[in-house]
This record gives sequence, C-alpha cells and structure tokens, in this order.
Amino acid sequence: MYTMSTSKSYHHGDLRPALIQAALELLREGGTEALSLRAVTRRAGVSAMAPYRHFPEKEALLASVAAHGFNRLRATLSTADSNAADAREALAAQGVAYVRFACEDPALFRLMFGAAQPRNYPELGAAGDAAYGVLAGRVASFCREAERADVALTCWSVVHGLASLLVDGQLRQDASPVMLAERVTRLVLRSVR
Amino acid sequence: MYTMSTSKSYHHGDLRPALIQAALELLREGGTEALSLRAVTRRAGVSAMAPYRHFPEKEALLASVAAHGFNRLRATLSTADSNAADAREALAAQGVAYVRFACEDPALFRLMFGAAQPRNYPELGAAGDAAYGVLAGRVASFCREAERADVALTCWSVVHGLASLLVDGQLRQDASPVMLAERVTRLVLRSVR
DNA sequence: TGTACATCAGTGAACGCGCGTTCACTGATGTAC
DNA sequence: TGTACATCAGTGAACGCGCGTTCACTGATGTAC
Repeated sequence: MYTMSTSKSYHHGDLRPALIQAALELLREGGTEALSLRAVTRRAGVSAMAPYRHFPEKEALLASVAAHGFNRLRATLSTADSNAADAREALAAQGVAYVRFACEDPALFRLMFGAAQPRNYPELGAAGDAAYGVLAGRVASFCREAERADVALTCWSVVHGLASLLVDGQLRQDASPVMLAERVTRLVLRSVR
Repeated sequence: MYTMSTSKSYHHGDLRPALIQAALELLREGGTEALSLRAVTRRAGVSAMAPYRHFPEKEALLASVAAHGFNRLRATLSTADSNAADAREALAAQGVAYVRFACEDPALFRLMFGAAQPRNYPELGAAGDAAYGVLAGRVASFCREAERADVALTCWSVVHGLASLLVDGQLRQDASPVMLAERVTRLVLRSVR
C-alpha cells in the first residue's frame, strides 16, 4: 500500500507518513471512533507494534495528524485570501474556506479542535498558530489596531461556530454549507470597519 | 445517596433521575470520557444492570442527560432575555448567557452538541428546538422577516463558536469568557438591524 | 382486612470485545576497518 | 572490496483493562377478590 519499493520487504521504508495517511483515511471513513492505533496499523499493513518506532504513544500520532490538518487549513486559507479582490473580500473568502474545510473532513476538524485534541505537542501548537496567523494577518491589514483582537476573535468565532453546527448536524437547512457561510460572513462583515 | 427514603431498601425508588444526576456529576468531574454506564451505576450505588429497567441502552441515558442540558439552557436563555431592557440588549444577553452556560459545564455542552451527541431521541430533539426557539423568538421580535433566518443563524454561530473555542481550550486570552462574549456579541450586534 | 399472585425493580456473575501497550525477538541496513 | 558488527525497524504473542450487555435470579410492591 504505502511501501516505496515494489518488493515486499521486511522494512516498510516510509512508515511514518504512511501511518498519518492511514489515520486520515480512517477519520474520513469512520470518524474519530474508528481511529484506533490498531486500525491504523491494519490499514498500513504493518504489525500493531510498528508505530512505536515512530511515535512514543498513540497521542503523538494523533498530534501529527492534527498538525497535518492545520497545515492544510493554513494553505486553504492562504489560497482563498490571495485570490480575493480586496481586503474585506479576502476576509470573507477565508471564512467560507474555513467552513468548507470543516465540512469536507468533519472528523479531522473535530480532532483538530475538539475534546480529543492532543495537548502539549509543539509541532501541533505551531501549526495551529500558523493557520490562525493567516486570519490575524488579514484583519491587521485593514483594521485599526484597537479593534483587531475583537474583530479577529469575532470572525473566527462565527465561522468556527457555523462549521461546528454543520459538522455536528445541528442545522437542518437545505442550503449548502458554502452558501450559509457566505450569508453569515457577509452579515458579520457589515459590522467590521 | 439518591434514595428517597432513609431506609436502605432493595428498591431504589427514584433511580431514573438519580442516574441522570449521577451522569451530570461525572460529566462535570471527568468529562465525556468518564461517563461510562458502569461509572454511573457506581456513583448511584446500584448494580451495573439497574439502568436497563429505565433505559434500553446507554445511548438513551445520554439522550436524557443531553435533554436535561437543553432544558437548562432554555431556562438560562429565557431568564437572560427577560431581564434585558430592550430587544437588542436581550439578544446580547442571550449570547453572553449561552457562552457562560458552555463554560460552566463544558462536558455537558459537548454532549449536547458534539460528535457523541445521541441521535433520534424525540425528547432530545424537542428540548433542543425549545432552546433554539428562545433565540429565534427574540430575533423575530425586532428583525424584518426576510433577514430573520440569517440573523438568527449568525447570532447562534458566533456564540456557539466562541463557546466551542473556549471550552476546547483554543483561546489563551486572559479575559473571562463573559467579557469576551460581551465584546464579540456587541460587535456582531452592530450589523443587526 | 387478609391473602394470592402478577408485576415491577433490583442483583450478581459472566460474556466477548477491542483497545493500548509490554516484552522478547529477528531480519535488514549501514558503517568502520 | 569484503566482512564484522552495531543499530535500526520491523514482528508476534501476550497482558490487563473497563466496557456494554446477556442471562437467570430474587426481593419488594400493589392489586383483585
């Protein structure tokens, strides 16, 4: 599956990323519940003990998976931001991208932000900060300093809230996540100067 | 513990609410992880099988606990709403109360809204709808009809997002949850007409 | 009012399950000479 | 270039754990006559 060479060898050769990849697949297919260490090893075609060469414990693998998620989120936000016409449009585009990201991979979103979120892994903290930086940077680009913190927090809250409600099945709306995100983002932007 | 009579009798006498109460305590003390059916029975001083006289399965107990949470939330929102001076203040007060509710009992909030949320229990759905109705009713009281849906969704999203970020430890702010909620709510209200 | 008996609400032992992790191991790899 | 050997990266069996739920039971309650 994830072997680099075609020959079936005793050594996998690239197990660490393969484990992260397997974990991402399991998250997509079965949610957080399906993400056991043993399931990951089964998916990667490796013994139950193999991960311990690369991660000291299950939590550390989860932290790497979450960090991977934050890196993807940062890239998504950056792309949305730079494709926009002006600063306020860029902020709106980031909001929509945030919600779309969550809905495309709900279990990953939950792992990144939810109760099961791994703690005290510097790699993870840094990846999260980098993603947040994309939003904060955009806010700083047009918002006067005294209001920046509140505006950034409000923007983050509204898209995080909408994403969470969607991901957790609280909304019975017919509208697509992206349409809802656009309407909500638009409304909040009215109050951002 | 939860017996109605002082005498230790074979029959508990009031086990159903006692189980819900025990579950709420466990949630407060140890979070969702600590909420096993067996832990609930231990806390209630009853055998592991006793709950099955009152709930067909674990999920059904969780649904009752979550419904209890929604009833409390509805009451909290109603009180905040009716103590306010005018319609917009009432909406702001509901938002602050929502965030405070989440922060006071994070694990209950997660059970009510998160991935572990029980599905397909009518009692639970009704309790959730009733809580939402307090917000929707307030929005309807001063907002023109065309915008009501978007305004209600935006308000819910922003307080739900802030509550989630706080509860999941994403914010390193010094400010108290209530202060943050006031600032964010105030900012969003600017755009609500 | 007393009693027979159905029903209700609990007990207690046992089950199978998948989990994360331990232990001792072994095959493959790479480096020093 | 060949070889000895340390190190690396995997295996496979086994562990103890707490869980939700099953089964067969028993003590308490309430109602019909």
